[in-house]
Amino acid sequence: MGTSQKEGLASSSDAAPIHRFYSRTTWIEGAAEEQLDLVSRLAGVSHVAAFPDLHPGKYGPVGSAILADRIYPQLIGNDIGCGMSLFALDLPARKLRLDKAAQKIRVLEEPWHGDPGACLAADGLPTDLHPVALGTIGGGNHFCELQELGSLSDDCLLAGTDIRKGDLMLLVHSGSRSLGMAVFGTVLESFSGLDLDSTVGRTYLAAHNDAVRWASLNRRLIAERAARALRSDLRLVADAPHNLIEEHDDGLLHRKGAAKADIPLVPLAGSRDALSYLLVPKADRPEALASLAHGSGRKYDRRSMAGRAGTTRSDRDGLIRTSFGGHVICEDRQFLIEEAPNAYKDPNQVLDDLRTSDLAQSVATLKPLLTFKKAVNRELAAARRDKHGRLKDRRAKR
DNA sequence: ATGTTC
Repeated sequence: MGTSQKEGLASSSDAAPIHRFYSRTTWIEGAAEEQLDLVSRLAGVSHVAAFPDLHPGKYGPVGSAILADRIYPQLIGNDIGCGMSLFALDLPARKLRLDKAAQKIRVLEEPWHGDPGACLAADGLPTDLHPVALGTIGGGNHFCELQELGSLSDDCLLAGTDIRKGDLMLLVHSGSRSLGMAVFGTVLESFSGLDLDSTVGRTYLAAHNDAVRWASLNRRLIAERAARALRSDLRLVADAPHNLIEEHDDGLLHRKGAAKADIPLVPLAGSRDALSYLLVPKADRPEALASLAHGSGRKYDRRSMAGRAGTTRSDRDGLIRTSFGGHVICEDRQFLIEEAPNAYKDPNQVLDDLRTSDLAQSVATLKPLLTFKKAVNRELAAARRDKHGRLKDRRAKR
């Protein structure tokens, strides 16, 4: 927990109710519970929902939804609009050559060469809104994953959709890149919250809303780039942001790593070596604040992963393969280790908690075939070579 | 999370 939050956040004596949608045996870090208690005491907070993927964040617990009478930008942080978008490909799994697809999807390592102005305008955004990063995935836990849809025992729910067992899907996890960071940078010290009726509050929320739409467009462009490389059409199945503020009748709803669930279908991402799930949220659970878990949730923070994954050569080699016979494309070894599957909780426990809490039904499994995370930035690599006359060896720094 | 960490 940052000291800045303890010092800077206004707190009231009476805490808002916290609804926890996980069992007593679910693994939740103590620091996350402390953050949950802290946000429940923030001035103007009326309700908090906590999901089984809960884990500590920089300013607040990731995996929570918070209803307040004012705007708390630091609860959302820099990746405004980050989320998961799921697309169905018009390409049957039986026609897929995984090794060839792995080469084709590398188109995502290049900058996007489309027409940003036209895409931004078509989505009602200013044509000059941060075009430079559009169509790119970014780093950290962001990815573009090719998956095969599998059915569950209850086929009735799938029958209500236009997706079927064996369909190839693209799940894109990305956000607003450096745009959201710039927007957050304008209100960094707003620890006591912003009034919606103030100029700074309105200005922030307008810029935030643009970043949310920019992030959604970004995920679609990433999927379109991948689909084009695979010579396939695609259609949107779900667009589920999990890091944003929404104006609701009863207040400002902050989702911090909690998926927007007032939509028909919500993807629940597993780690790259676990199944993801497609969920149908239950509509009649107001205490869940129209939200759901957004994934497995981290078990270990990034810094502590150095000794937990990639310590031996065979372990490192294993990081680019999955137990489903799939591949991981990520040339940044740091990311491979920080985002190793064992950095995450068991998505099946998260799913169990959501079902036990009666928040959602699962309608399909999503098996990872190809996970594109990040390729080496060639320009940056070249710059480093020029400066040092050789490639930096990260190991030498330790 | 981030044209990051010279």
